[in-house]
Amino acid sequence: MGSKIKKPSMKKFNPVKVEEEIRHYWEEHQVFKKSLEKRKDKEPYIFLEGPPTANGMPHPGHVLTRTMKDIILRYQSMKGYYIERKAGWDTHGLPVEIEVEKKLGLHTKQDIEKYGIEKFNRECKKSVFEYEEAWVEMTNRVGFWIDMDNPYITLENDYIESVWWSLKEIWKKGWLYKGHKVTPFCPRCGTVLSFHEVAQGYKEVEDLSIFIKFKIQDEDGYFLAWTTTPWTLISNVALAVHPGEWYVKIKYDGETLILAEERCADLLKGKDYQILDRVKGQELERKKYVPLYNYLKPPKKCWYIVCADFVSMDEGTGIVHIAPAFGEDDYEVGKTNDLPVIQLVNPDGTFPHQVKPWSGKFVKDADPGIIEDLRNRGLLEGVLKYKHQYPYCWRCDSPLLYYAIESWFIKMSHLRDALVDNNNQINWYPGHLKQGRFGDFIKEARDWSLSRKRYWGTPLPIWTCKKCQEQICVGTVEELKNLSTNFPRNYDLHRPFVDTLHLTCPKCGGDMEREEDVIDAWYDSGSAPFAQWHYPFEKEKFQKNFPANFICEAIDQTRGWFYSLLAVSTLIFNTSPYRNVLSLGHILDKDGQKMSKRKKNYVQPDTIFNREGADAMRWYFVSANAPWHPIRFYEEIIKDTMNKFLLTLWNIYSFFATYASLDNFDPKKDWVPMDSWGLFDKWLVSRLNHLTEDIEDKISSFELHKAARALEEFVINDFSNWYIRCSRKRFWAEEATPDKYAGYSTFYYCLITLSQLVAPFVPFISEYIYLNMGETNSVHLQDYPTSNKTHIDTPLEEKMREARKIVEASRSLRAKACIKLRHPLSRGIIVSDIDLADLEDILKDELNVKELLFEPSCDPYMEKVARANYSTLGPKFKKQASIIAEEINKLSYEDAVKGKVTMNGQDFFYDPQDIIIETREQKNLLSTQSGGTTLILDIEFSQDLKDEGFAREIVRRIQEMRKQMDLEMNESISTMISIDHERIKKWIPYIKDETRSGEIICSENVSGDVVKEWKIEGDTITIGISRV
RNA sequence: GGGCCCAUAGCUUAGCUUGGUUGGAGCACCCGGCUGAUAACCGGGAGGUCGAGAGUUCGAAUCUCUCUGGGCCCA
Repeated sequence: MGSKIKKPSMKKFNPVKVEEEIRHYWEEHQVFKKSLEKRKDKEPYIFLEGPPTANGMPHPGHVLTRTMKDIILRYQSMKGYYIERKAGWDTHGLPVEIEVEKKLGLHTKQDIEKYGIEKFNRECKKSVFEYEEAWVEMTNRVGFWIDMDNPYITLENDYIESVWWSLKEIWKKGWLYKGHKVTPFCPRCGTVLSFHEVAQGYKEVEDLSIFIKFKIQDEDGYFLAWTTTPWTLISNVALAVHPGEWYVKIKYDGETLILAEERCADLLKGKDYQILDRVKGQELERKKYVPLYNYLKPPKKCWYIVCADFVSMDEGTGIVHIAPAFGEDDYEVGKTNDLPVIQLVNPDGTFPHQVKPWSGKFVKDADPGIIEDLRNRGLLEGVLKYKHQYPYCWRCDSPLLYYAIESWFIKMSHLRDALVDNNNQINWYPGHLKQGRFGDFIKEARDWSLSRKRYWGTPLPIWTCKKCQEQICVGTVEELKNLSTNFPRNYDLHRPFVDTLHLTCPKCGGDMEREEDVIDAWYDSGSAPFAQWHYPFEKEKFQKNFPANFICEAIDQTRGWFYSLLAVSTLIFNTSPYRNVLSLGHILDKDGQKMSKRKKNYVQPDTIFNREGADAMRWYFVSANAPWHPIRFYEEIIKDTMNKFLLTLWNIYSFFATYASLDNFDPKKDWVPMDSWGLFDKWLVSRLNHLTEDIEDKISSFELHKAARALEEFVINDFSNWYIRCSRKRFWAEEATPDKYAGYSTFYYCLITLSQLVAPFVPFISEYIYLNMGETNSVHLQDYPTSNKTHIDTPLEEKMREARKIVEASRSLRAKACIKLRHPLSRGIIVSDIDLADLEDILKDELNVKELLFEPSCDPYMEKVARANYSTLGPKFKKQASIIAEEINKLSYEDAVKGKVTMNGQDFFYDPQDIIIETREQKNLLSTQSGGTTLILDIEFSQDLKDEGFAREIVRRIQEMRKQMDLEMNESISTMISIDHERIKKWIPYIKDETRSGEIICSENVSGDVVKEWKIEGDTITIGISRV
């Protein structure tokens, strides 16, 4: 059975229609499914989808991520790998809760509990899928092939069970523990805030910072400390110094003070003080001081000097006041030194009754009073205004306080080496992240604060016995069933269900109660490698799909998902869960600013899909910039992309399809074998194979932009602007010449290959072209082309490059001499290091010359001329110099070198240096030189040449009129021209042939379907053409 | 405030690893040409303080430092 090249179904390229047709085709023919089946037994390329949260509309950034993933996956799939593309949804977490709170008008946790956790969580679940449809739609429109019918969903029982299993593994290793975390807390809302929320609320404010004197116990003198939060002094338990820095004891203003030497030099610059002693910070350790306040009897030993590396010499005194309840560093120091946690602040941010002077007062408002008190007691050394960033509640704008709050942790800090080792197995794109931002981060990994005092999340599966305090971590549903007395048939492993179970303590038989927390949603998504397959309850899928070859998300996931994945896999399997990670840049607006709805600089992906199309958007994303660089996005630039690349690609196809379908070219039956192809054909094939090689190289290092640019260069420059331009005439031939069919074969081969090459990048237009080339199977089911080295002919490519340069040079020469390209010249001469004889025909044609000579030297075409040298003639001949110079300039070269001019019978003699000798083309020649090649054009016109040029002017006008009439290419016309028959007599057959004119009548009275008056070379000529 | 990344023509960018003639392209603009594939193409023109400053060097877009602006992450 033969195949047929189909003519384009639309005259103009309509991307939206093309994409609609192709989406329909894919669906109808189940192409995605087939693409999976086809590779089923092949080596896998494991992809892990970073689950998006479906509780908001997709924005351009998501389109970018999906595009990049799709390009890689389509490419690897065409390369022969089997890729299971399981979609995923991230469904837990605070953002979901906040969204629902807004919707229900709930403001505090108390509101939620009043509303009912069950109802609230039901709303959360609903909310998560509210935008699913929009996401599915966007995913389809952008052409991302992913299995959204069988996604993993983090809220499903199976998923949660896998997560629980992994937590129990960690528990069994003893790495899950309860501790304190110093957490930003909004005293007004009565809730802790996530880092994400805190980050939104930083403001630059001016606070008072104070220098305080702590009396050294049993010794004369004071430790001088500095703080920006006087209210925390009430809960002070220690002072910290840097162990390695120098501290000085000084006499200043009649008092003995101890502070860091470096800080002292800075603070007391120009002041009068005396240094009494100098010691390393370490030596001060354990020295006791008298507390400023003692409203509470501390349960442990405190009020002494401790050492800490974080003590900075950039500000303050080098002695830092420590209140473990209110600072993360403070808390860590407290832990290391076994200090008590004194927490003299109520949850609402006021001082408790013990703190008599300020009882009931909001702590920050008490600052002036505390300062005043210290001043009265002579313990204040100074007050400074201090500008710094301080966090405020994004909801209610109250200043946040840091509280030590009970929390469950996973020990990560002792796994730092393992994290680093496992990171070394990963290829990062871009590479700097590996040892840079990410490497730095894991080197100093902190314990993972796992618990959240919230409602919508995977419940922490830890139960505590009310009677004997025994704690158990539940790892399976089965286990839970066995432990509980009231486990129902249907269940949902969320709150409040898990809280209502009655568990019996396996040790003492007492009642057990679940730790109230849910876990960090990052842990959910970090568990995706195994939880998506319900491992270890089902083993096979996971074992076949771990670790992933490839993951890809935006750069903000570096410390997000990229980290949580590595962390969880290091904890559970001690290996890296992915081998290659592509981190993408963000989308910015036209001015390089972040896109946000608030700024209204946000382009809806749908707008583009409905105008320029997904291919244009994809191509822009991939070709504009390296994937890891930020990329600007606005409609005009997508439009440019469409015009430049997609339209050209379309026109290549459209040109071929128009002619090939006219001739009923059948690539199976009419195929001309490659060895019989022409030089041009071989050149294009060579370029194509070079390109194929290049693409593979660039994609392997994720330099997708370079692969795309190489494709663009080939399509626009090589294929369209050169091959087609130079080959047009071959296809105009009416009869079925072998040359024409060689051309068709080349065209067919290259276009088929090209549509395969671009398929991963622009899946719609490539599919459209491929199918219209007579293929019956999707382009996405094909193998990706591989480069055939025997088809690469580098010398030929070099020749062609030179030829193109010559053609460009000739056009430049003609433009300078005002000779139209249409007008033939008698001869061109080429002097070149490269043998271009092979390309004579095309050069003759493009140069539009009757004769083309290849010469070894320019000399026969050049002449020497002598010019007067005014600067030496001037002094010699003074006033007469300019006349003499003029006379010299008139002389031929031969005469000029004789050194004599005669004027009015008088001889004037001059020296050789008085003339400047130059080389130039002989009369009627133009030349230009570049590299090792010189082009010379003979611009002398004979009458014959003029007539031919004129005939071509006529042809050109008739063609334009044909176009105007929208005639089919092979439609015949009859033509009338108001011209003397004699003038074009010789060229009538030519004009007839070129314009498909059955007859040409020369007459004064011109008529026709279209009649038009033209100005040609100063003559007014009327032309009329009619359909026959 | 800290860490990382980025900055080249109005726009999109090459060149930076390894310093070396006058920093290349494309889009848009102006002039001219070509055209029965093209919304295209070709020739010419205009358009650059290579973000700013300092340093290293005979020589810096390229190497170093500081600053400015943008982005991401963290506080």
